[in-house]
Amino acid sequence: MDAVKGVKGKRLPRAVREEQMMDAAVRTFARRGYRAASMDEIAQLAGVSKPLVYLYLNSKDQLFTACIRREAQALLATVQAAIEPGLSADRQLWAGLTAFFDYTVESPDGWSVLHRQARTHGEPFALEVAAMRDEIVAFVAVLIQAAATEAGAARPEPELAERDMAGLAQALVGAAESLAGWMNDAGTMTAKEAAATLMNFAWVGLGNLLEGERWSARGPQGPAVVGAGEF
Amino acid sequence: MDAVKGVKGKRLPRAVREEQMMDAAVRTFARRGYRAASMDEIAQLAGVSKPLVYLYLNSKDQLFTACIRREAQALLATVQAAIEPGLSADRQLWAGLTAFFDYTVESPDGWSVLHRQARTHGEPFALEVAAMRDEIVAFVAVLIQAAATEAGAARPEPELAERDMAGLAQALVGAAESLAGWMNDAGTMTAKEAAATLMNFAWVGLGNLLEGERWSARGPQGPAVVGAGEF
Amino acid sequence: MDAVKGVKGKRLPRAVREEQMMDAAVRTFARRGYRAASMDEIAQLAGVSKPLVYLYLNSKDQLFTACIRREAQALLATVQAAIEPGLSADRQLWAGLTAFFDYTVESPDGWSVLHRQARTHGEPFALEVAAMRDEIVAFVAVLIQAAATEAGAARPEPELAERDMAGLAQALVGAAESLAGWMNDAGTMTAKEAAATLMNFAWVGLGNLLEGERWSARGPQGPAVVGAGEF
Amino acid sequence: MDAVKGVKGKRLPRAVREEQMMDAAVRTFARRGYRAASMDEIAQLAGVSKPLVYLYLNSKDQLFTACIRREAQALLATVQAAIEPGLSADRQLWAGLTAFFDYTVESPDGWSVLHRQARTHGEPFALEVAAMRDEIVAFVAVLIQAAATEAGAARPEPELAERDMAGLAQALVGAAESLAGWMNDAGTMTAKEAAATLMNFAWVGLGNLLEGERWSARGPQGPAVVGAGEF
DNA sequence: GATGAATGAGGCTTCATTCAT
DNA sequence: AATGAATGAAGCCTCATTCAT
Repeated sequence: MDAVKGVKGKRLPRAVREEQMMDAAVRTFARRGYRAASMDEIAQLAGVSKPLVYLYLNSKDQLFTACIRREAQALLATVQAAIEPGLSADRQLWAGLTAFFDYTVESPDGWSVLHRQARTHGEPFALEVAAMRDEIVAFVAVLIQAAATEAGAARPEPELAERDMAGLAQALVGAAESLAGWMNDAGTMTAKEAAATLMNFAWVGLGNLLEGERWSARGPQGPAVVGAGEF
Repeated sequence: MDAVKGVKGKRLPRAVREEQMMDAAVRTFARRGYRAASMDEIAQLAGVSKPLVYLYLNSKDQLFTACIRREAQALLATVQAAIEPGLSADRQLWAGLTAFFDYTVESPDGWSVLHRQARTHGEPFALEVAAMRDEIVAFVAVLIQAAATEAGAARPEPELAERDMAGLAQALVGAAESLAGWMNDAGTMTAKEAAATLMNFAWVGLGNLLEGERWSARGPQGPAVVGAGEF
Repeated sequence: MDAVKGVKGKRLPRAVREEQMMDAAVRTFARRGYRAASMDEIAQLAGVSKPLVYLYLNSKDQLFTACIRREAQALLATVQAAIEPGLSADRQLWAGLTAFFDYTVESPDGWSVLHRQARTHGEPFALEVAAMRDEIVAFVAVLIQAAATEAGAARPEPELAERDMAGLAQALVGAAESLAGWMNDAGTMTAKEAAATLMNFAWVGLGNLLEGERWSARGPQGPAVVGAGEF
Repeated sequence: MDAVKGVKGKRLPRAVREEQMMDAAVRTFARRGYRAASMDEIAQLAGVSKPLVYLYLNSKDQLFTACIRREAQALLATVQAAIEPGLSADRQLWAGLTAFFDYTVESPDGWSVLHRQARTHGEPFALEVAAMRDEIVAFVAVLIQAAATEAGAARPEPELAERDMAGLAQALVGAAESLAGWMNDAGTMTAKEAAATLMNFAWVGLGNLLEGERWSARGPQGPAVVGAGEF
């Protein structure tokens, strides 16, 4: 007869309890929003008493912040793990996008906390998540820069200012966020399909896309034609 | 923190008071979020007593819904007014984007209510704004379709499925939303610059962009090269 | 084209307006209770604006009091009109009971205000209606006294103290009130049947009733046997 | 106006606190009526903070309902405990009436909640208490039925329809309620005197009462003459 | 390590009542 | 004779947070 997880009142190490609480908190914040989520509901969902939540996480604010940090870390880690530095810029982007969409599929509550809740409930939280987002945007900008350099080797007159790079990166990240929401809400696409759609959109551009050009994970010089459903 | 308009205690016709209240509400909801905004604060900002707010707008829920509807209407009207049906698809898109970015600049609180608050505070509100966003997305999809048809006259092998169109439209709208946020928060761009950045991104694609291609408001056969700062 | 009653804003003499307001008030108080009834609802039901209600009836308290007085007066008048002083005590009681049950059938809202609402919402109102009820109880006691005197002529040893008379009268009135409620709520009896049931109960007594005795409007020496349905 | 029991701030087990709250609630509802009673006043009278009342009893509605149920249970239990099934119908009635009047004397607030407040503040509450009252009325009807059977042994022509029984029971219960109110308000009678008055009234009938007949707890064949003050 | 008991503060909503025309 | 505009006061309810064990 061993300790069964979930038995009320069972003494568990602090780390385990904290994890349970954060899980409950992320889920509750995602579904209700920061203000509407009550500490009561979170404690109940975590299977502990309210004072214990306060003992470990101090306050609702700090609990929310902890959730944001944990999920931001998880998202960043997922994306970074997917990228192999040696690859070409577009291949790195492809890998990162796929990882990102995967994260939103596998951790919808975490994604909701980061994308929706943290950004709508006051500066302290918004700044927390903005930092992470900026990190991603900056990385995308670097990728674009890298691609420009790669292209520049062949024909050296790009002239894309810093600010343009930043704008393009913002656009690309926003497109990804929007597609992620659509994909998860409407259920019309898999993560890979979303990534493919976005690569085509971003890399080739609508104008050229309509002319028959396609981006392919196998490289621009490959067999080329790739619909959203093929990779 | 003070009454926006009108001497306290002055009797005004209902329509005027309602407008004042909605203005105050949009501003408060945008800054605090739905839950954190208090009816007290809204009433005070509108320069009236709380009961009057209830007399005219019934409840916090209905007040928020009214705000969403008013702002959604305003955004839609702005965008639709900017589009001239006779133009080519890319010119229509350009016009619509410019109008959209203009709206976000001129009515940042309204945009915050639509983009951030309404989508994070429960189904009834989210659905309200989702309907409007879907309308826009659908219109963008139609534009892409039209562009495909235009292109198809020259080279008849369209091959973009409905779903791909929808996905591209979602991506484009998301990119615009993201750029709007960045533009307003960081103050790095004007509405026109944002629209130009996005047209380049979307129409030409990163890959070709880096090869020196550019989209131009004067049409694809024009002098062509247009940085984000020129039109 | 004459003045049509109910046309909004039509100028009517004060007496008419007051009657409309009191009608609306009685109905609203009966259905909602004193506290739950709102002046708004009453004014709307009366087809006038709230300030007019205040102009004519001063306050919610006074309006309620006015309702109580009007209905108490109506009930008393109805009962008193039914009684012919020359009759024997039991015949007078029969007439009064019939009139009382009729009133509760024809003016259920008035009866509710008197019997339920006025007695449950604080002393000032309760006293108002208690005065009327006491008047009725006292009259019933007089009838019993009269009957005792009639009986005493034959066999002079009644010995019913004042207090006993009063208690019996209270019991009789309470029985009538209870029957009235049952009759109106369950719809199982007409006013006449209720009166007959009560006369049998009160005059003959359960014990003797079960032995076959009956009271009859035609007098105790009549054919005697009268079920609740016959008179 | 002060805490009834317990030092303020003392931690007590839930069951005890709930009892205190219900006591305070019954008292407040009885004196003020459902609507006019404020949760603030109830909490203060119970010597606790308002949130604790909500934590334990959920809402004003549910608190009122709980009060009604508790008092209805108490009344029913008191009456049922007083009745010995083996006795004759009239003796059972006598016992039940005495117990009923005792309850109204000892728990005037409870009686007020049941008889006045619960029946005047909307269906949900009225139905709650109507169920209990109907139970009592039905029991009284059974007693009358039993008495009829007893009487029928001697002279077999019952002839009292179901509906007549029900009407008589309603009348009897109403008479008891009215006497209870008079007894408690005017203070002119004890519970036993009220019960005796009612037994005479109900069992013997006014007509016969005035002829000198009396009901007696010692049985119909006993020395018989019993005034309201003797037993 | 863990919890039952308890509350101060604040938000939504309603209502009787008045003012100015 | 009549009303549209407006509010002070008060009530129900919830919640983050703490205390004592």
